[in-house]
Amino acid sequence: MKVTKDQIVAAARQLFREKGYAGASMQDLASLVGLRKASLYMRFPNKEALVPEVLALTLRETFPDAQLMAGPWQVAYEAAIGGIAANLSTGKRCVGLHLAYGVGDDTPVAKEAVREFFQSLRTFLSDILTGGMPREIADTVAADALIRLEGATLLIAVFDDTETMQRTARAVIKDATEAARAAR
Amino acid sequence: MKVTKDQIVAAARQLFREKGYAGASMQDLASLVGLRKASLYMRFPNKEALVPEVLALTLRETFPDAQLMAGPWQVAYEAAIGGIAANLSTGKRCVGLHLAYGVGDDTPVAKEAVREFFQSLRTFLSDILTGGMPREIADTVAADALIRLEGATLLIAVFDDTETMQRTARAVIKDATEAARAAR
DNA sequence: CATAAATACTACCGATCGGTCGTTTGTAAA
DNA sequence: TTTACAAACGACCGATCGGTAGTATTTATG
Repeated sequence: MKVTKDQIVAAARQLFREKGYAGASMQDLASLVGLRKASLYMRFPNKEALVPEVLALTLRETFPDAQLMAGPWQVAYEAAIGGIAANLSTGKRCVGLHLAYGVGDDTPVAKEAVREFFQSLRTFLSDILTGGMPREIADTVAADALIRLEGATLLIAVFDDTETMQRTARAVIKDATEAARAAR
Repeated sequence: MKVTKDQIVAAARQLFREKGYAGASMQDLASLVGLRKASLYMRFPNKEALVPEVLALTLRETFPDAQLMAGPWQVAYEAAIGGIAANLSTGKRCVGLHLAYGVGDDTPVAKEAVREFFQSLRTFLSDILTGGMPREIADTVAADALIRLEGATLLIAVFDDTETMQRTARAVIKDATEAARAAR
């Protein structure tokens, strides 16, 4: 087993990120990992099965240690936002967003995986924020942070503008501290 | 000529919005407008040529009258943001964002059209904001507004959450007024 | 080294992709 | 009614799509 499953999933993520679900072909993936197309079906029953794996890997990488939530919420939140922003900046796009836009009702497994992915992101951020504000406010602050970071990938994709992502990361952190102060 | 060019472009926009550039086929488009695939090539030289037309139509629809910029900038800005938010809410997704993520270097005409589309949106918003703040600040406020509205489409696509879009529209308008007050 | 199980391979399937061909049809001017 | 032109058509092209069948090759185990 020269090529590991994680290598294939990581390559699939790159393709989904750059070309979307429909635009990325199994042949592309095979070439990228140095295998033949048929060999991919040893590890994955079909193309759609790649999506949950890709998103699970991304989630795992984005939050390397959930231990961070032990400390003060401000530190945890700053680390979480920074992690997401860094991930989006290095990848230049968000796989989740590309898949969210790209998968339809004909791929229900993929669609559900996308839901779970963003639901996880939301609740992860919201859980941190509850350390400094009531749940209801935390939910909206988390959602706002998420969509701003995701939206910032647009300017990276179109104008190669990475500055806005950094500014956005700082802005959402500031918003959180202000929301906490207002809720106190 | 029973089917007008604008009808085809509008149908193409719907397909690009829902399925992306790679996911939307000329056969889909033909079926949607009630023509045969070959007939589409009477009006458009190839698939890529649809992209500039789609984005131009969207831009035209988003800002029906540039006359709005004549009045006070707050009114114009609120109308502009409201127009964008309404457009994104009814379409459930942003064609521009889907295309920005979807088109690659193999379709340079489409890629350039996407650039121009978002550049137009940016400068349009920024131009309005210069009525109440210096250009430099207006640019960042406009960019921030744009990415927040675009990012809000994610929650519509994934969770069918239209509430966040409305909240975001109000938030970016408030941000603009505060930026103007701070710059005064 | 022999053997059995993974793993990767070649070759192929029907379907669909973007796009082109020559032909038929609708329509408006003469 | 004839003529002429654009619009729509059916049929087809090579390429690629996701996926499968059967075979060769590697790898771990005895």
